[in-house]
Amino acid sequence: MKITLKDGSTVEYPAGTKIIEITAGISKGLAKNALVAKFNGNMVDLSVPVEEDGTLEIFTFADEEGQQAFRHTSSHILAQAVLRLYPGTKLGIGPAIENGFYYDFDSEHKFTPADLEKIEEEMRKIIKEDLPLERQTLAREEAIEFFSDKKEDYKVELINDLPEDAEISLYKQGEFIDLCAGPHLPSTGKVKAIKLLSLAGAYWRGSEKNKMLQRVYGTSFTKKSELDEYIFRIEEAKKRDHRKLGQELKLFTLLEEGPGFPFFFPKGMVIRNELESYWRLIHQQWGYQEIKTPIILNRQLWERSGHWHHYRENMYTTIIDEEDYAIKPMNCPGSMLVYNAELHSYRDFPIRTAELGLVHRHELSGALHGLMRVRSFTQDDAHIYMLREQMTEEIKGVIDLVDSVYRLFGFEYHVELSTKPEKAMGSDEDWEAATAALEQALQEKGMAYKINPGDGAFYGPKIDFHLRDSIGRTWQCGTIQLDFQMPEKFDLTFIGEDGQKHRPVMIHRVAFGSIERFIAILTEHYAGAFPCWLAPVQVKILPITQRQLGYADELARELSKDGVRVEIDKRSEKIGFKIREAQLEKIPYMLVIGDKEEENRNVALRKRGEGDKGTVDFVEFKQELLQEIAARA
RNA sequence: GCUGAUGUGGCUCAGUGGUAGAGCAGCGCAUUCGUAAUGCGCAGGUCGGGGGUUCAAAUCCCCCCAUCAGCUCCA
Repeated sequence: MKITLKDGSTVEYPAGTKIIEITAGISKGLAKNALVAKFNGNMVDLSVPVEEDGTLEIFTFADEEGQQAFRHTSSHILAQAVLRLYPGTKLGIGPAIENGFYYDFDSEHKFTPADLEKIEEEMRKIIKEDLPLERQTLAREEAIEFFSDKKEDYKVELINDLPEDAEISLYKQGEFIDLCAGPHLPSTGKVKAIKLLSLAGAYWRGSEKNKMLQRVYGTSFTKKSELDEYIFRIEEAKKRDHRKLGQELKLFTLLEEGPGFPFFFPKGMVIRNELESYWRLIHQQWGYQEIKTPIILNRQLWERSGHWHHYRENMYTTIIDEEDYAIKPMNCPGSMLVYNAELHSYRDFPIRTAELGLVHRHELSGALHGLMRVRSFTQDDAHIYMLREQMTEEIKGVIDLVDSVYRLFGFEYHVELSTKPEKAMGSDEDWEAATAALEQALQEKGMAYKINPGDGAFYGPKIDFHLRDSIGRTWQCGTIQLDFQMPEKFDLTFIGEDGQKHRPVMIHRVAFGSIERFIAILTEHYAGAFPCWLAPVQVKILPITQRQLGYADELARELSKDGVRVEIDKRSEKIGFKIREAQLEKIPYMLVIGDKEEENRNVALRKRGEGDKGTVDFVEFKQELLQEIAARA
């Protein structure tokens, strides 16, 4: 029997040799670290005997596949511990997730944080028992009978939903048996460091129509040091939380008086305004025209656009002079009214109208999250009206614009293509044409993308840009939506070459997504240490004694004259204290001035992240600073 | 919206049935100081809101609101 390894080499073994034995033949170290394997494309346990020629790949904790199995086995240990401590608990599902695992339980007992410690202790016992995991397969009927006997209703439901031809496998470790496709680690003893992290409710199968189960989250590693490092990273990430930094740096606040409706402080407004002027600059460069449309528009408009029917539960409404009005949840209808306010020629196309539009959407109270999920936010919206032939070019243009924005901030992102949802307007042909245009643009750009079937907007398919933030969460920011429906609904026309009226198509798109969310992401991305061009205060002047106040004023005037945001700490505090405060405020540059500096007309410079830079010439400093700001470096 | 937890001065938190506390911030006075916290003093809270139990409620019970974690949803 011939086995081909990952590096292309082959080894010979008699049929029936177990993978773990083959692994040991390759390297003792690999056998020790091996967790699961892939044989001829199928993920398998190490204990599986090999009966035929094939390719073999061995995974350790360094591999995605190895971590998956490791966490998956961890979740079985969790379930086993819970069943030992709370007999009668029914099991939901217990998969591995990024950075850990969870298991859902249906139990009379309401788990508390204190219980987590007890469960964790039991889990350690199970690990110490080093129980081997054994796989067995059952016929569908047998499996259903088996889990029915154990009153595991959820497992029975899962089995019933498995496809006809699916092999039904069970994994057994000690007294614990669970329905599971696998693969798993050879034994529970492989899991060295484990920690339960949190407790939460979760609907069975993710549907709010179903019963809410109790979900226990945890993580596990091969070494205690890795676990400690992970916990340290979580703590670090918490320090970057934009809600915490937003308060500490006095950027914004959320008050009970307006849940989900953020208030911006002067320092937060500086960041907003800087982002907006950058936005205006690039939109001018990319050939957009800015407009502004009203926040409240009448019911007929929203009926016409379809929002009144398709988006009703998210809209705030009001009554004016006994007529129904809605506060806009999107900017497109307003934009189309602007389009329709005059006649258009095919020569005008593409027409790119942009709007920083304040929209309101009723989000579920439990979904609100700082500036990331709010009920009122400003979209950096744009609507592009064009000919069908211009679609691909325009989409590519938007992709480039969005890319240049994200690159400026050094963000990683990936794109997803969402297709026709169940609740959709328009013909299948239009949807196909629109989806094809988006795909073509992505392919011509050579971009990798994931497809989200059924996740499009009700009026058209879309490309979404997902940013990766500092904690590794992804946030949808930019989106490009292609729309054949709204131009129809609003009877948008243009005069073609033939002198006849024709129907344009339109693109809806955002780059930042929402200014509010983007500020939140930036705050976490930079951990509050904004690049100089965005920093609310760019320079803080720290006089050592009151004698230098005059010189300080002089320097401040010199800087603010050229648009630099500068503050002077005039308090009669010691210099160490002033530096400490400026440091906590994450101010990019501090100018320390004492008698010496005033006498020589220079400054002692302190740079954020670098500390004391010594004495520098003020004029030179100012020039470099202005350059840095202008470059948005 | 659902499940669970939390809510005490601007901020961080102590206080579990018997007179509301601390540190930081603020204000005043003193200090004029060389690279991450100078000292002293003063003010500041109907304990998220409403109702109830009790001689007495921040503390016990009920309802509501908000926040946090997760689910669902999403820019």
